Amino acid sequence: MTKDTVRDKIVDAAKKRFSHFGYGKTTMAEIATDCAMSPGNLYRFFPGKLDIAEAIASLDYEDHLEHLRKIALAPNKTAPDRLRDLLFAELRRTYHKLEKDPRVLEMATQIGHERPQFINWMLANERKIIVELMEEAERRGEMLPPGDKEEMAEMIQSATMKFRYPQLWSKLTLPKLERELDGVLNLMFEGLCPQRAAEREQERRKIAAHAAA
Amino acid sequence: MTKDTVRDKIVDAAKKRFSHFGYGKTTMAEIATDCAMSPGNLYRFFPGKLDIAEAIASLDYEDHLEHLRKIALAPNKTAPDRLRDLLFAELRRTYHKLEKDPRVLEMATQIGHERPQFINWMLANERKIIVELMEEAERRGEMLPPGDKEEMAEMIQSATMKFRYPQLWSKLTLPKLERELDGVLNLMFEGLCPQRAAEREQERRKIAAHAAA
DNA sequence: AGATTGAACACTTTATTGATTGTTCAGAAA
DNA sequence: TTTCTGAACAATCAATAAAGTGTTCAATCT
Repeated sequence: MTKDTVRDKIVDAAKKRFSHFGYGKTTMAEIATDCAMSPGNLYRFFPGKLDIAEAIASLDYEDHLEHLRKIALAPNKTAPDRLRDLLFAELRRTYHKLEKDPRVLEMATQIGHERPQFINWMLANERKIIVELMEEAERRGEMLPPGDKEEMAEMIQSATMKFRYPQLWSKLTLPKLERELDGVLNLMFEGLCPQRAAEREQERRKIAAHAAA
Repeated sequence: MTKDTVRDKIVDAAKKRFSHFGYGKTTMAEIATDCAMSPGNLYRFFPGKLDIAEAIASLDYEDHLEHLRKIALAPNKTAPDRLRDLLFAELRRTYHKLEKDPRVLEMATQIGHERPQFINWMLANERKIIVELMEEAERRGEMLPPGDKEEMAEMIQSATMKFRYPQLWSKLTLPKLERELDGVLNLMFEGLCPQRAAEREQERRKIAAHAAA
């Protein structure tokens, strides 16, 4: 049996235990027994228990990333719509994942606390997708604000922090969070830009006048 | 001695103890002794220990609010500049307050955890100031985006959440936080609005052409 | 009467103990 | 040699007891 398949076996056994009994209540000895090996041998494949959890999270996250990438590059949608869909997808995923299963939340907080670099890695990945989204928009000839795309992605993340791990920061329900995210996105797209707002206002009046006539 | 001056005396004694030994290490008996009264008597003036802490925080916060209001209504500044100053002032104040004194942080987290409504009250106050800022801008004839001002203030708060109690959410240094807040504000003012961005781009080229000639 | 006390109570925090468990590594097995 | 084991170790966790504290209220004082 190759080294990678052993790793997979360990990850698989751990995933079952973690999701059934929780991270804290699962012992290395149990994982080892499930794989028909000694506890010591686990350490030839993983530096420690938390690294197994990280591997599990990583695998799950890769799927999520692929999903996000599809949203970011969706055809027949404008860049703002795609960014909207992207951020909403992230909010909903994390909300539901943490909502329905306290054991997932346990693992998430554990990793987030002891491995902040893992969180950074996830954020960096999502930033890359936002950059790809913008580059795709450029390729399609959509109008884009000038400036460094990487930095712009960083700022978008900053402004939407509250919606990334919602239940760690507030106890708002999903509908309220969605309403707020929508509002923040409107701000970013057109909110505090008086010139643009004035144009919209003019347009609105024109439409109103036309309707009255 | 009137009831209010007794309250003040209690708050004063508690403030000294809290800032010197910390909230947790101060007992009601000690505060009572400092005021030359029995522990039980404290409860004729405050419902509980945490309410004394809240009174202290409240007093300090009123000063802060007044400061913010001055910034929000500063003459000779455009609305965007005033909003910028406002949010930067908030970031710097909380950062420094929590940075220099772990005992303040202890009290803050305590109140934040057991009295979420107090936090909401503070947020509502600051929102009111943002609304006042906008109304003042309108009065001065500045161009403003249409829409409900109260809601707009709420969204501005959402987008700048990360900068409100910085060290509870990240371990970024003040300069990094300032840079990020600046970036987020740019986003809100003109960032993801392609039309506006295009205008700026045109302007930039005009200037460049002029410089080349 | 109203204001104040301080002992009593319930609750939380801290200290201590013992059991559990992540991790290591000298040696056995292949 | 390389792979693996499992007893040993150190660190952590759970349970318990002990001490301390926020809060209450019948009794006391003014």
